[in-house]
Amino acid sequence: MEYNFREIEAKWQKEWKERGVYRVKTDASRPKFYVLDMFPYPSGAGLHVGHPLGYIASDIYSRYKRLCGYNVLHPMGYDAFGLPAEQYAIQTGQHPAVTTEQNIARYREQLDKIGFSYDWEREVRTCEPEYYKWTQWAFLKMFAHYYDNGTQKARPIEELVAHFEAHGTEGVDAACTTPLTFTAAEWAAKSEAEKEQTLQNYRLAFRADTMVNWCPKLGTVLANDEVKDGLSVRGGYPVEQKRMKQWLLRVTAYAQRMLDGLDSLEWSESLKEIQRNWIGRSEGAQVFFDAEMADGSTRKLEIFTTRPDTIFGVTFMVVAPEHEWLADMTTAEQRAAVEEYIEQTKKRSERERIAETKRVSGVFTGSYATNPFTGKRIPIYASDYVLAGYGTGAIMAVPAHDSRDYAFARHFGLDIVPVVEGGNLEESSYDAKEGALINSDFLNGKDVKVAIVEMFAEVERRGLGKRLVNYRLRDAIFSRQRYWGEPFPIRYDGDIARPLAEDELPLELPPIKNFGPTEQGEPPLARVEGWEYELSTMPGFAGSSAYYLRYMDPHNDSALVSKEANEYWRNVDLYIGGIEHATGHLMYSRFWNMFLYDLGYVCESEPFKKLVNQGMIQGRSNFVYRVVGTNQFVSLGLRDQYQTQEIHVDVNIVKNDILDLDAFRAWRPEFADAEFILENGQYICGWAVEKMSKSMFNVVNPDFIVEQYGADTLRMYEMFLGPLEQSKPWDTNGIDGVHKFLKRFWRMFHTRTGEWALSDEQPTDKELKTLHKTIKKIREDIENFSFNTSVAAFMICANELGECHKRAILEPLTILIAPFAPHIAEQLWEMMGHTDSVCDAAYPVCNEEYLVENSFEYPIMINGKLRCKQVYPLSATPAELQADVVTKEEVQRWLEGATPKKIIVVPGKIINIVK
RNA sequence: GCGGAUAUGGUGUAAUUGGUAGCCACGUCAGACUUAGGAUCUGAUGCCGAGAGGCGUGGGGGUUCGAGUCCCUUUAUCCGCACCA
Repeated sequence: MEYNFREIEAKWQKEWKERGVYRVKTDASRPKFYVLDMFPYPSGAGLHVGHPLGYIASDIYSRYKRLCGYNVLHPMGYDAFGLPAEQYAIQTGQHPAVTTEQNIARYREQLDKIGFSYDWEREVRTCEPEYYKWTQWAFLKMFAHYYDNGTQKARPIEELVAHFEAHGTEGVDAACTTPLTFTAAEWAAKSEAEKEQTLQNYRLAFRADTMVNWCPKLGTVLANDEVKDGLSVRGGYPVEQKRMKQWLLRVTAYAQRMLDGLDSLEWSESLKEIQRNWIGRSEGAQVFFDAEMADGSTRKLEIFTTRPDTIFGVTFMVVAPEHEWLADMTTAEQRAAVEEYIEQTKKRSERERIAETKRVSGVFTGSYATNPFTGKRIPIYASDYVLAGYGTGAIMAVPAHDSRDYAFARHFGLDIVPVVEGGNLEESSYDAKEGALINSDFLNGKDVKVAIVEMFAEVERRGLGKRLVNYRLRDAIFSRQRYWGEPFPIRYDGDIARPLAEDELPLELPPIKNFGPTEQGEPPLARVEGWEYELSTMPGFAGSSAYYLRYMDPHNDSALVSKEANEYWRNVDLYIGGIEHATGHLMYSRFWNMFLYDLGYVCESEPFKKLVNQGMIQGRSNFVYRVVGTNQFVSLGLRDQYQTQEIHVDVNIVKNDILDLDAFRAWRPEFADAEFILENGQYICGWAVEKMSKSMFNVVNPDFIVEQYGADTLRMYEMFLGPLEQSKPWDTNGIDGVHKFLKRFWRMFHTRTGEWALSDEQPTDKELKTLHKTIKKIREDIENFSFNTSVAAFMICANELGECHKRAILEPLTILIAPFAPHIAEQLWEMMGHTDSVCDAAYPVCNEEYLVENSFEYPIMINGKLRCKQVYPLSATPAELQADVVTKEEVQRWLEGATPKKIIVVPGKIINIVK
């Protein structure tokens, strides 16, 4: 019988579904293992061959773990709220729910063809009310809690209220937007609205008037991770800074815990580094400088610095153009200039500002501050090189030791006073954190590192400020002026936000017909008659922040996840997905999970123990070369002889870079009468690596590969392509090799004439050695996620075994290959007479006995060069062991000792004995 | 500018972690079988050289009996952060 993959795969996909082979239940008798893929956003384009890469890897791993005796949770679902469906709706009037449903159906169909072992009964969709009820629920919990810095934990807001009632802000150490001070009496005197306003300063989900990233084209605000280089990540539209009242999540409260937690995670160093960078912890000091205002009064201007040791070198100060006190600091003479500067910086988009970072600009306010250590009067400038959003929006400038301050001082002719020895101040500042202090009174002669520590103490002693840790991380803007997202369970009483009660959830998204913003620029929900709730909806990351918890207990309507389910499945053991979520989803879900952990709803503080980032699959485009002005196409090798135009050609009508001429003529009407200039009777196409996209005609659909070669071939080939974590272009050339292997594997169970042939004959030592070597290798490779070498190991194994029809070899081999090629394995398993699924077999274990060598390989060094690695029997005499390279006595000695595995010798001496 | 990663045949890659570089495939070449096929099988295939031999892991230097692997330096590519005080 031929290897009929179409029949086999259809049969088993149906069988698995009917038998419910992949259904998972909590089972205290077995250890759990949770393998998760980042669930997809079901886009209209469907899956291309790059999407399943990570899914295949996780499927192999979960099947492997299951065969090893674990109870494996391996679910899948859809991140179904999102911008593309909504934009499509605005253009076509098609309701996002409808297109999303269609896209999901298409995704499911594609996924099913690849033979994944998902437990589909646990599927979640973020856009369904039963699911987003729990997104809203978590939001309400965040609204009802604040973060206590002392205990590093979220606490009910009522406790804070009680504290305010008794003691005011005295003794409060809570994460907040701006530090407040009031007494119990002052609290009591506040109106209800004022009290609520005050509490918003502490709630973990809160409303605030802040600078936000506003994208006019998308008509919505965006979080920091949704903006890159001043453009929206989705769509690439310009983003501007705007002051708006928005919902935010106080993720900054968890900055330190998120930073510390990284150490305990098995994530790649580069990914951890991206998160550390994003959190951006820096240790420094808060210092207050006396600053004169234009009206003659003096205020304490607060700055943040990581280099307090350089205070003696401070010769001016700079505030951001958005600084609160700028107007008060501006003197009458400077008013016009300052206002013009503010106007000028406002006009520049974020993008221009980034592009012009090298250009120095700024303006003198007319006011002065006093350097608390030198006592000198120093001018205060405003410049947009100081960011309003970081630190306090004001800096002390040390031109001698900060390159930006240096450029600024040079431009405006300000003093440059060196306080650390080193560098050449004629050319540039000396920024290094090493050297001896000079011009710095009591710090003179001390090293920078020592001086920093002493200065901290001195600043605190003089009451000028204190040590402080600053984070780059910003609170996450949580509202979007869009329709297709979770509604906020909030109604308004005047300006007071009133949370819905838990039993009012879910607050369902009402159906609408027009998805654009209203004429007044309000979000689409403003069109809904009688909608008394918040008009914005939640952002994409809301629904994806806790989905891994929901899979544990997906149909529970009384809790996000039951305690029992959570305590059994705990957290994700292996998470596979793209690196693009490093600062978005992977930050938010850690925050979300830590919050739920504080409240006792989940038992692990980190959601994802081990994380593997699969590489991106790029496209491999093919080109044809049209001779200019004709409809003649010249093959790659001959195109230099003509003037040609390069044209993308659909990669699906090209095989191994050879163009299918008839398919090309049929591809588009203008090529119907194309003529070809061939080389060796073939038309060879050019190629290039580009992004996989429709416009490049390089999208390869997995369905197409499955149809031609089968799912098992696709699975193994995707793994064979190269290391999982590496980005690589998809190249269908080469898939034949894997397909051939599977056909060969099939033939190992059959005679040459195609009869089923399985013998009970005893395997030879050599065959056993091959088998156990392969078992060992495959197990190691799977554990190391080195799936490309494991596919190679199967091929080597097949090459070595040749026509081996022995059950004792082939049966374990079938289980061994089952995670990679489950359909063929299942079919052969059945043909071998088993009635159970190969998914429930026990994964073979390597018996090292079969690997023990009865001879050893001795690398021998001759004349300083490793010449050969010969195999000698253990019984070899020293004379036989090339006595000329080592002394006979030495050889004798190591043969008498413990049996060596490897002996490395150079003329006259043994340099290493591996035992 | 700072941080991280990568660099090996015509191509994708491998290398017991410091021990014969190029496993396994693709491609190419040759052959077998075949009423010719994009099927199957066998062999060859890093480069130079007729050969013996020489040269080879981006470049240069170093440590070592021995380096793709370790150290220094340099180049290129990719990624992350970026007036972060």
